Amino acid sequence: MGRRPSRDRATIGDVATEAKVSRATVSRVMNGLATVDPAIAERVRATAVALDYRPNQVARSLALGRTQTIGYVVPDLTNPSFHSGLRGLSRAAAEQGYRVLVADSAEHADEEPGLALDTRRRCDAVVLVAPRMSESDLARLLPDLQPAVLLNRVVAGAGLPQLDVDWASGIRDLVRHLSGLGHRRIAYLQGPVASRSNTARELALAAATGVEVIKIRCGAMFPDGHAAAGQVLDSGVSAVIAFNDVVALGLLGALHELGTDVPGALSVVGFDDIPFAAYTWPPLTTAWVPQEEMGRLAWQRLSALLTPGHPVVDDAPVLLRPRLVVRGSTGRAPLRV
Amino acid sequence: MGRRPSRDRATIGDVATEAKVSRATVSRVMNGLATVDPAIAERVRATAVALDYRPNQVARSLALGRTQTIGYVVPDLTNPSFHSGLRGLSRAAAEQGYRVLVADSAEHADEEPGLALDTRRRCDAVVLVAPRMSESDLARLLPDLQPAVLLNRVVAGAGLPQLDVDWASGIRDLVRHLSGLGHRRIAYLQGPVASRSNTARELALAAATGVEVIKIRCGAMFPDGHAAAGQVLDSGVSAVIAFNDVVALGLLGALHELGTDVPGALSVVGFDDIPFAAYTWPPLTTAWVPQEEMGRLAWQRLSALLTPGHPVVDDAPVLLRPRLVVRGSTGRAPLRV
DNA sequence: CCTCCATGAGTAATCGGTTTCTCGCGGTTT
DNA sequence: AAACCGCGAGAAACCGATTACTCATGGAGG
Repeated sequence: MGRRPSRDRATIGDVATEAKVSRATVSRVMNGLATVDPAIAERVRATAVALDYRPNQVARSLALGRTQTIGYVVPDLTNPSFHSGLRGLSRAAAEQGYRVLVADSAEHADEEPGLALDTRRRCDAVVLVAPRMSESDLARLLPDLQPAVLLNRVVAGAGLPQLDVDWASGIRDLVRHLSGLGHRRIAYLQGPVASRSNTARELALAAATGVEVIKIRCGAMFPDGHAAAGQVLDSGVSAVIAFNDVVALGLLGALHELGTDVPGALSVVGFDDIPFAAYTWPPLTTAWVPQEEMGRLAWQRLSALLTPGHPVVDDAPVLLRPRLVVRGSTGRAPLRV
Repeated sequence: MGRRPSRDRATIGDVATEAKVSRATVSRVMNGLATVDPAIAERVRATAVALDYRPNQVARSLALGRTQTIGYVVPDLTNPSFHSGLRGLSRAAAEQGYRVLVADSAEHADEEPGLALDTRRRCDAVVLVAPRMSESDLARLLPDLQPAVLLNRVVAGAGLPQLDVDWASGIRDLVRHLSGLGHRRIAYLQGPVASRSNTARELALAAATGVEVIKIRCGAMFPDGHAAAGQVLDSGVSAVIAFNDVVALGLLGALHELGTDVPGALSVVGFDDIPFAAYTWPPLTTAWVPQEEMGRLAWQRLSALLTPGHPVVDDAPVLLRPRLVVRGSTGRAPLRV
């Protein structure tokens, strides 16, 4: 038998007894079904107020078979690029009475499948952001996770909506911008090797013509960018494409300390356009990624999956195009020879 | 009658039938109760695996009277100072099998009570961050919200744990640092007027001796700080205390554009020590606030409230002391006259 | 005046678990 | 050999809602 968890809240039964009607009627009144005599409905409502009755959501969820909750699984909650997504998702979902349960895998990619499944069991659906999960884990996981939406990653034939950033397009824009400024040798600060989006960036860079790209192992966080400054300078490039804005800012900090002129001696670009990018010095040229929009779109897809006549799943990944944002951290390549 | 929401998952009844035992026994096995014959337990486990059975968390929550979920209610999920708190809370709670449901009021302080209550009904407890909610709304809300923890704010006699930052101490440290550098006239960029923590800062500033403080209406976001640059320069101060780091960074950006030398002509300090603060140029002197720690402590308090013999609530607010972090944005006051 | 039907409200099944209570069984203790 | 005890497992109540059925009531129509 279950025990009362906290102080005794009024249940639907209490209201029914007090108002001298059946629980069914109370339920009907609370849910606004019209088949109740106005006088009785009013009495029930008054009783509910008097007893400070609020329907138990858990019981409701069990009976209805839905929790009105969706999960958001990410590797690290403090990564700024996930915030906007969470905000977009949370606000869009809230408009239809859904809430978001967050799960942070603390960067342990191997625990992510279990975490995602556990999250899914408490929710009606899941938004999964797992840039570093292995292809095989992911393939095994996805069928058990549905309804779900995959974010920032594409898996062929997954049978679920996928929203990804068109990394290649963003990289092309950045390269075109830099090469237009006369840069011919460009360093690329690599993200985590297991990261899908890093792979996508590298592929796009490999396809770039007219510029030579020097890859430098780096990471995804401030200290990674900060630590890479020495290698960047040694490499003799005139411009740097950082894995993301956070890395770019870390690099900028180190370059300032070293007295390197940006963009005079070295141009720097990031990726994401996090809110801070516009307020650094120099302000960061970057590729804006519509993260909040992605959160909203993710909800839109989930919402469709959750409605009764769930239509055919559109397998085709949606690629959102970044937009080049030119600020002060890029300039003409310095003259050489 | 409830209907099956998605594809038919195995229930405890299916497992029981298949393994030829009662549902009670399956439940005991799944929960590791030792009172089951090892052979039977093994058979049940095997059946569970074969049927890919996973206990329905909602049903479990209803029977147990607890959801293993706590709510986190904040005004704006994209505000960086809430991220670390969320992370600390989420990770600490996860260690004990609890999850976090986030609720973002989109800065609508008047809707926060309703939002908080709704969140509470789906959770076992709530962490409330509501810097701008009116005192009366808050007083009305809190009794219905318990168990709960109040973050970043103190209410006398609320009867629940309260964790707040010792804003005054942080401000004193910053003022002492600046006055030690010879600054006598200091501008303070005010936060949102309704914000409790802004009030606390202003009180501390009013009590400061040996320096003159010029208040300038500002806000809590980048653009606010950016827009305040003109007024700051006009005021003729030699140092600025910004409401928080975000405002300070906005200001720094504007000062760069205007060619003001920081810290040569003007020293700038922020508050919070968000991760970016160390990577701006110049790196920002600020008061570090242990947000992640606060998240962890909040969980610790909630955890205590949620355990059966919930001890007496310690009403006394816990004040966490910020720590001065001196970086490059502050320097000796320029000589005048 | 009687039948038919719409309306509104109550009864009870159900969602999928947990847990109390009860009982049968086998081994000890006198 | 009778009484007792402990252990393990099933039966059934319960958590707090929703809703398919059922049924009583009363007005309309024949």
